Amino acid sequence: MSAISSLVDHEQILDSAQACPAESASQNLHIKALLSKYPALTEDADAACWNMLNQAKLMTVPADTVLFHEAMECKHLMLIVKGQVRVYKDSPEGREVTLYRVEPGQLCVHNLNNLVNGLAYPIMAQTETDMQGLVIPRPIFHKTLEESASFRTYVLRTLTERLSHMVDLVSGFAFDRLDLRIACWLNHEFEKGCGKPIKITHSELAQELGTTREMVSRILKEFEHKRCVQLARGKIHLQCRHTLKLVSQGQGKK
Amino acid sequence: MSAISSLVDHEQILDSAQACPAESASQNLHIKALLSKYPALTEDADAACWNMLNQAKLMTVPADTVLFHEAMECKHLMLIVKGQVRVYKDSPEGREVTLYRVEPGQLCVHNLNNLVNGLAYPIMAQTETDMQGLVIPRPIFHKTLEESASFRTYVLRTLTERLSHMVDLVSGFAFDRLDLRIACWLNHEFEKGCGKPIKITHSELAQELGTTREMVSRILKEFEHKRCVQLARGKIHLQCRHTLKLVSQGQGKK
DNA sequence: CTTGCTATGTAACCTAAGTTACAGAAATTT
DNA sequence: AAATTTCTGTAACTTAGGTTACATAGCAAG
Repeated sequence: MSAISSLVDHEQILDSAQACPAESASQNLHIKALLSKYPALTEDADAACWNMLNQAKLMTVPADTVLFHEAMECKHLMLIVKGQVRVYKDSPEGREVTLYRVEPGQLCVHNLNNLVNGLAYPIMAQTETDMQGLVIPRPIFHKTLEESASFRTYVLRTLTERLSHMVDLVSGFAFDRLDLRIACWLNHEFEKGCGKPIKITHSELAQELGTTREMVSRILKEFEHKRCVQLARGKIHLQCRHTLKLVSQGQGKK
Repeated sequence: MSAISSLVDHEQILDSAQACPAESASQNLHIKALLSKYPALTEDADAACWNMLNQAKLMTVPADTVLFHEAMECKHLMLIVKGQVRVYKDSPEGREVTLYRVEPGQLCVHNLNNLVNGLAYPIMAQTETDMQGLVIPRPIFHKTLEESASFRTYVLRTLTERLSHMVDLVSGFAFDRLDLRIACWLNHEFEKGCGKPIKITHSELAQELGTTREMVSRILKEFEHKRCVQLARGKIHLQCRHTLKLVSQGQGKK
């Protein structure tokens, strides 16, 4: 079991949040700074959208907090300003798969699902780092959806993008061998971090991809033998980008 | 390979469609009849939504027509009136998984993705039966999204529902054994058809679930031995609902 | 009735993935 | 420094799923 602190009640979080009351237009600058990672949202934002953002409350959540879980209803939409949230599904046998990560510039679409359809969905979300987010109460969310074209576009885009991402996940599970999936994941991470070593343990990577620690250890060792990566405790170093790419494309199958 | 007729160009389809020009308010009745399976769309439809529906063209597509495919852009939204469309993903090795089916009352969310984000997504869609649909050109779709609250709600709902469905798919692949997935699928189909025999071949069922014909044959035979079902050429008969349910819940594992 | 096509059955085999069960290394705490 | 916890490595084994390779059955057209 990974380190999980206590489940936090949303209301409590809100009460203890550093409230930013809705105020003048100069407020926009402050909010805009917070949302610097949300160009898709703020760049063409109309008045209704700014109105919503100005009513949002900034809140801080420590790392490893469970934000919502199986069958929990959410009362707010959250725009993440700093930090990241992992959204995952767990199995009765104690395994996990990461569905996606919510980072600054994105919103949790299952949170959305909840707000739009009113039904809770058995899925988990947990902060991986200390997190700051802007909390938008449900009624304001709905009102803004009515009034703001720019917010609507943003929401629709996000939803459809996640959907495409989900299809990729499905097709990975259905068609790709585990070593390919791991190689792709590594590739992607190294790309994102410009080749910086990835900080992750084997069992975390297993939870990421819905498999077991032993499988990950085994396959990573293979990769090390092929000289794509170099392993260290809690870290994976990139050795040869090219070889890794080949492996992730199914070349050099064995 | 299943029977696939030729790929049809959308423009051509439209030209040969039985056009229903936008007209008076009496037209509403006609459209409403066509959309009887879309209560979520028509019940609370506002004027802007009706306006869109009245501009839609009714079109007919024969069975086994490829509606869109890898990297094809779509220029219209389609509301299905009669028949069904299978949306699936295929692998380089020639396997397939069904992602979902679009039936009357629903719309193809990948079609949506395309319309909203403007980018094509590598996915396939094909009519399984003769189909009738209302075609809404892209500009009208966007305009209505702006103007009609009821249409927006409908679109958002559909999207988030599909998303939940995708999570179920992922979690099935990640955690459930093939026999469970088959049992669940059968269960669901029998439920839908009130116990009527399911018309499907083993290799179609394999394409449904992203596996191979031999696996399906093997597992269905097991089920027959357990007396949940009875097999016939191209058909699966329900024998004991209770036993099937047990199997689909992972009871009677072996 | 024969030919041919499609669907199913099945055995033998192979391979990917998961499991069990440790051992030992690296970090962290006491 | 010793003790403890957290990671990693790995071998042996099991099982699920996929593959190959046929055999046979049902159906349909000529």
